[in-house]
Amino acid sequence: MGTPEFAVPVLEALIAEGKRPAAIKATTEENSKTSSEIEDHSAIEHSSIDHSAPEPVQVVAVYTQPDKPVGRGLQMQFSPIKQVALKNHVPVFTPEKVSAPEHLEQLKQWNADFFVIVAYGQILKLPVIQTPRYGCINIHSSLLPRWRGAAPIQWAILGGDAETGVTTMQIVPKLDAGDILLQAKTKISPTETASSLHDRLSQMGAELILPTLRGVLNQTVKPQPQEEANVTYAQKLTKEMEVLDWTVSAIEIDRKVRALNPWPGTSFYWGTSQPQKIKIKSGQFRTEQTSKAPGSLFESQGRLCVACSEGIYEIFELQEEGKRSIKAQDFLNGLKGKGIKLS
RNA sequence: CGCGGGGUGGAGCAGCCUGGUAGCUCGUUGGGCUCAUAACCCAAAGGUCGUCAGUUCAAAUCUGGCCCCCGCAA
Repeated sequence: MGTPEFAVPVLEALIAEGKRPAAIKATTEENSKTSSEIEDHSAIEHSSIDHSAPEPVQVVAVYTQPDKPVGRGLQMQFSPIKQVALKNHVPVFTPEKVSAPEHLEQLKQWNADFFVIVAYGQILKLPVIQTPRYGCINIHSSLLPRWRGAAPIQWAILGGDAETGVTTMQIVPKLDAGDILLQAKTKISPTETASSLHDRLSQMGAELILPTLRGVLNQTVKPQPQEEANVTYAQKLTKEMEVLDWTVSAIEIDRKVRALNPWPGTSFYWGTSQPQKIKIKSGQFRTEQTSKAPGSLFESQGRLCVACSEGIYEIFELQEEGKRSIKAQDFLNGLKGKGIKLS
């Protein structure tokens, strides 16, 4: 996913844990994905196994995607994970392909107990997966086996799921197919957006990582194979999905607006001579019916509405290209000012 | 030097090309109508037209610099 921000809470949680006074010889390495892959090297020497107190955790290194030009002006920018790592003085590595043979030796040198991978943006090959003593742990933002793949948060909303969550699992060569370690659930509210859900799941993932690592070490967490029969895939989102097709129900439109927020967003073209793209920032579906053709923009009691094949969709906030986001009421005022009437 | 749109009373916009009275839809305030109202009618207040400089008899409008906001793209 393009949101390395997702991995930040996890890295911060691991680093914070490492600062607790207890520890001594541990090393954790974190490795992030475009962000983060975290290798947790909580060094347990065999002798210390019996200590009931949590083993120290130390992040020994962070791997993240190479710096890329971003934003207006295409300025080079560090990934969020790299910024956090630098701030905490953790060594950062940004290989183009971490699975390339030349990096393997270095990965082994960390002598890590775990590699923790969170939305790294690179697929790990077997030799890398086998490097850490206790394996590679991944945090996936859905309740596996549902929504394996690149955009699980968005697809949970698109699919109309009542709940979703985060899953920690062991990494295997096949994408998101490893054994499940721990899961945490959360409900998806009717007004949930991918943005709000992303932030919540990110936090939940951070809370789940330490119990997972300790559980594996203590063998109190047993890996559970995924039920293949229930597997679904969350296809990567594309910007082509942004343009709305109004010949579906208002409920589906509503899900799409919430799921594709903030990226790629949802929009439609409107205007007589020169149609311009209008992005819908928020709205809500209404069950009332209308005889207007799907896609018709109209005003009803001061509300900005669009007819769908079933029901109507009311727009609360929208944004025209090159302009800032405005409320539907302001948009209507502007139209009246220009003498434009909506049928 | 990646491409592009924009900054006009409190909000959203028009006006700019073809310089010459500050406009529209709302909001606000006061009054009227009404059993009543977010509805309707009347009236009023409120703007250094982002900023600095230039051209001009005259600049929101033309020219150049700067600041800020946003879309694309990543």
